[in-house]
Amino acid sequence: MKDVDRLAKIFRALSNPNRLKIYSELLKSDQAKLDVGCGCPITDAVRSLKIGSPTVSHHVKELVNAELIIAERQGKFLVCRINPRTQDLARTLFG
Amino acid sequence: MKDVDRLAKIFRALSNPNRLKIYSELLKSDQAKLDVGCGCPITDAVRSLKIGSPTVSHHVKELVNAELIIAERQGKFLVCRINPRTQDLARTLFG
DNA sequence: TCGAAACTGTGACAATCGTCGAACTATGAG
DNA sequence: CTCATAGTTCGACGATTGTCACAGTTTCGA
Repeated sequence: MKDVDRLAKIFRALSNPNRLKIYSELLKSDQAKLDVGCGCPITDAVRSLKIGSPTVSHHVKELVNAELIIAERQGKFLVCRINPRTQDLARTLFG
Repeated sequence: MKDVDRLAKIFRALSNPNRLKIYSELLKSDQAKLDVGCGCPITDAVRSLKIGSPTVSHHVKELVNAELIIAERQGKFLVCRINPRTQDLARTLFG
C-alpha cells in the first residue's frame, strides 16, 4: 500500500470523535506510563463515551485495522496500547 | 468547538486520498517556497488526480472548511496555501 | 464583444459509516 | 456448575460521502 493511502486510512480512523477520544485517552495513559494494569479496558470507554459496547468494539477494531493501536486480550479484559510506528508515520506529514 | 471535534474534523478532511494528495502537494510547494505564482491552481489537481473539476472544487472547499488550507481567488485562478495554525494543531496530537 | 478557460452550484446516485438491539462467546468468582 | 461481567457478531437503519453530468458564472485575451 502506498504511503498516501496508509496515511488516509490512519486519518480516516481518527476522523470520528469517539474513535479520536479513545485514541487520545490511550496516548495520555501511554505518556503516564502507568504500566501496571493500564491500557483502557473497553468498559471504561463504554462508560465515558455515550455509546454502546458493540459500537466501541467496532471502533477499537477500526483503530487496530489502521494499525494505530495494538489490542491484546488479558483474561477477561481487552488491553490496548499505542502503536508507536504508526504514530511516527502520522507525525511525518505535518513536519 | 472543542479541540477533539476540531481535530476530528481535520482528520476527516484528510481521510480521503485525493484530498490528502492535494494537501500534501501544497505542503511540498510550501516548503519549496516558490512564492511567485505558486499555489496549485485547481486545474493541476484535476489533471494529476483522475477526477473531475466539480469534485476537486468540492474537495478544496472541505479543506478550507477544516481550516487546513487558505484559498484565495487571483484573477482566473484559485490560489491555495497551507494554514500553519491548523498544521500546528494537528501536530500536537502526535507529540 | 465574443469565446474559451477556470472554476462553482445543483441534483443525483451508489457506497460507506455510526449506531443500535438482540443474541452470542469467553472468562473468572463463588 | 452457575452466574455475572466483558466483549463480539450479526443484521438493520438512517445519515453521510465521493463522484459524476449538466448547467451556470467569472475572468481574461483576441
